[in-house]
Amino acid sequence: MEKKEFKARVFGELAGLAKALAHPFRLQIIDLLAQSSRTVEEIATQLSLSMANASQHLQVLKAVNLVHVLKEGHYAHYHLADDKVVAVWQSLRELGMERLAEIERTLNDFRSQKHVFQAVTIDELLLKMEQDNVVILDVRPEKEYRAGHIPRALSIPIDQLLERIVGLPSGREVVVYCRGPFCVYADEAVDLLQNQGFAASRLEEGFPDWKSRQLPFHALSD
Amino acid sequence: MEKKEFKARVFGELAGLAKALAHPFRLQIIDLLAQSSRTVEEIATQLSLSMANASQHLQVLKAVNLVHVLKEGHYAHYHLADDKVVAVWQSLRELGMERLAEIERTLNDFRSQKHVFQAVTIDELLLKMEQDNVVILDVRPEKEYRAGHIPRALSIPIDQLLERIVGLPSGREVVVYCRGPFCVYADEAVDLLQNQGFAASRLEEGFPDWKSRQLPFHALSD
DNA sequence: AATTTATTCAATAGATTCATTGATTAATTG
DNA sequence: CAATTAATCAATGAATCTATTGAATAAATT
Repeated sequence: MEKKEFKARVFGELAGLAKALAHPFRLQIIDLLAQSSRTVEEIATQLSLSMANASQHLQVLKAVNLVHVLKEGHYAHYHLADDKVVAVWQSLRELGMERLAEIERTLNDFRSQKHVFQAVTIDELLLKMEQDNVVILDVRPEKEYRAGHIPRALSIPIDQLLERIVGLPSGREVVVYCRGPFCVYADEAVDLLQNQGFAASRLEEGFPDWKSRQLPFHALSD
Repeated sequence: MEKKEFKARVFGELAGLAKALAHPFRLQIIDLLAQSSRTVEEIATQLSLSMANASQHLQVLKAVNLVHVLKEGHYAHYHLADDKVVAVWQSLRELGMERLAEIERTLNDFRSQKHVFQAVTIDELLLKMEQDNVVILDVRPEKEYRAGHIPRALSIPIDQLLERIVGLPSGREVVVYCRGPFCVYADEAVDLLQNQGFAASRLEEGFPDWKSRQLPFHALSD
C-alpha cells in the first residue's frame, strides 16, 4: 500500500465517523444515550421522530460503531458503544460554544427568558459540596438518575417538581442539574424554585460531564 | 422561543460544525494546519488538490469559524481558529482508532511494511527524557519545526535524512516524531534509521499532541 | 497600463442524504 | 394460530454535497 492510499483510507474512515455525527437528530440521540440506554420507541418519542426515521438514524450510528444494540424480547435497547463517544460529543460542544456566536446567543436568550441568570460550574459545585451547605437536585427522569447520579443528589424529575417542592429543605442553597448545558430541565427547575423563594441555580454541565471527569458517582441497580 | 425551537437551533449549529469536519480532505487540512499555517497553494499541493477545490474546502471550514484567514500580499494564510479545533480532531481520532477496526488494520499493515514494529507513547518518551539517554528527532518540514517542537529535538526533515544521517550521535536510542499517528514521515525515518543500525522507534503521537497536553515546547521566531 | 500570480466565484452534473410512506420481519400475547 | 407490537426494510423524490471547469478579482510585478 502506498502513502496516498493509506491516507485516503484512514482519513476516509474518520470522515465517515464525523459524517455520522453530522445531523442534529443524531447528536440529540447521542446526548440522550449518554444518560442511559433507550429503545427505538423511546428515542422516537422523546425527539418527536417517526419510528422509521429514528431507526434509520440509529442505524447510521450503528454502522460506524458508535452505538450497539441489545435485543431483549421485542425491544432493541441502544447503548453508546464507548465513553469516547461522549468525549467527542463534549469536545464538539465546547468548540461550538466557543466558536459559534449563534449558540451562545440562543443559550442566553433562552435562559434569560427562564430567569436563569447564572450557572454554576462543576468546579464551583465541588467547592460548595466541601462546605456541605448545598442541596443537589437531579431533575432528569428517574431512570437516568438510577443509571448514575452525583453523590447525595436528590431525584425529583422535572414534571414532579411542583408537587414535591415542599419536601425540599428550605433555607439552603439549591443547585439543579440535568443532562447537560443544552438540557432545559434545569432551567425550568431554577425558574420554578426561585419563584418559590429558593436560592437556586443550575449546574452549567450535566451528569455525563461529571462522570467523564472521573468524579465519583452513584448508580442504582436495575 | 420554545423548547423545541431552542433545541433545533443549538443542535443544528453543532451538527453544522460536525458536517464541516465530515470530509477526508477537510480533516487532512486540519491535521496540516495543526502544525503551522499554510497558504491555499501549499494545501492544494500537499494534498494533491486543485486550487479551486482546496479553496472551497477551506471556505467550508471558514464558514463555521474553524479556521481564519490572514491576507498578506497575494497570499491567503489559513490558520486554525482555536486550540479546541485540535482537541476535537484528537478526540475524533482516538475514537476512530478504538472503534474502527479498519483503521487499526490499515495502520498496522502500513507500519509492518515499513518495519516499524513498535511506537513509543508520549508518556514513555517523557521517562526516557528524564534519564537523558535519548535523541529526539523531528522529521517534519523545517517550517513546522520552527512553528513549535519538542524541547531539545533535532530537526532533520525526512527528505534530508539520508544525507544527514551520519551527523547523528551514534550509540544512543533515537525517537522520531512527526505530525501525528497518521503521518508516515516518522515511519519512513525509522525504517531508514534501523537500516543504518540505529536503535530507532517512532513516537505514536505527533507534535500537536505534545502541545495540547500542555507540555513545554520551543518555537523559533519568523 | 499590461501581465502575472494566488485566490475566489459561478455553474454544472453526478452522487449522497434525508424524511416519508407502506410493506415486512420477528417476538410476544390472546 | 391469529393478532399485536417494536423495529427494520425498501422505494421514492426533494434537497444537499462534491469535483471540475472556466471566468473573475485583486494584489504585485514588468
